[in-house]
Amino acid sequence: MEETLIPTALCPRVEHAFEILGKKWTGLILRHLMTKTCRFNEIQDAIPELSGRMLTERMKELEAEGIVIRTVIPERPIKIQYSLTDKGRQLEPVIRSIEEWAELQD
Amino acid sequence: MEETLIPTALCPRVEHAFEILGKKWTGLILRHLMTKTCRFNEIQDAIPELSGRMLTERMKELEAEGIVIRTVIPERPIKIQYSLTDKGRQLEPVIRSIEEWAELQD
DNA sequence: TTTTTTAATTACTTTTCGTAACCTAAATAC
DNA sequence: GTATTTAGGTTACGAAAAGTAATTAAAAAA
Repeated sequence: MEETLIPTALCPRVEHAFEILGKKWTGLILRHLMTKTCRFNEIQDAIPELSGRMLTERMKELEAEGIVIRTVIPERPIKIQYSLTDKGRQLEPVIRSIEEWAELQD
Repeated sequence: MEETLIPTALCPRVEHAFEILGKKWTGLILRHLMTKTCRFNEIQDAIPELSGRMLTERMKELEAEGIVIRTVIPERPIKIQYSLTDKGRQLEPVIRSIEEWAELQD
């Protein structure tokens, strides 16, 4: 039997996208960053169940993916600003559509 | 200081949506089910790195969420059909937007 | 001098995930 | 008539990811 059409063929880019968004907290972090540039503690306050350890780890990943930019503010104590890159801002339809789906339920 | 506007207030429905989609494999499984009703092994063949153990677990979760329906086909050996509910089909914009974002990259 | 602040890191525990073996019950092969 | 294959699981076990809590830096404030 010949396979002529593979509707959901495994494209590496698509797989990778689902990998990023398939990690715990990533979606909620990005959702918060959609509204504004945030400091580390602002994100934590917005998502109380997210631990500092996990936030550090996710932000490192998102920075490495080119989705967020990390800026050190040279005050004492030091502060960090996280903001979305263009690539990150392009995720807005994803975040929006998840929110819209969520609002439909029940 | 008074907080008058909470742009990304933690709504339980939205949190829950991100929880479902923030699990490994869920996105790719749903993506495949968007194209057609599938048997267990069809999904596994489509996503080779996904183990049977994980597929069973995810499908149970998605069924419990009311996102997919599991139908037993009484042949021997027994076959199972998985298809999306309305709630599941409403996730199409989410899956589409992730795919579209992925295609933009690099 | 002690406490506070911000953004991490480290050690340790609990969940989740991956791998491989096994199960059922009928159909087919040898 | 024993052995193998099939579909869709389950189970046991080890590895990886995530949660919890204590600790760090360096300077400012109490």
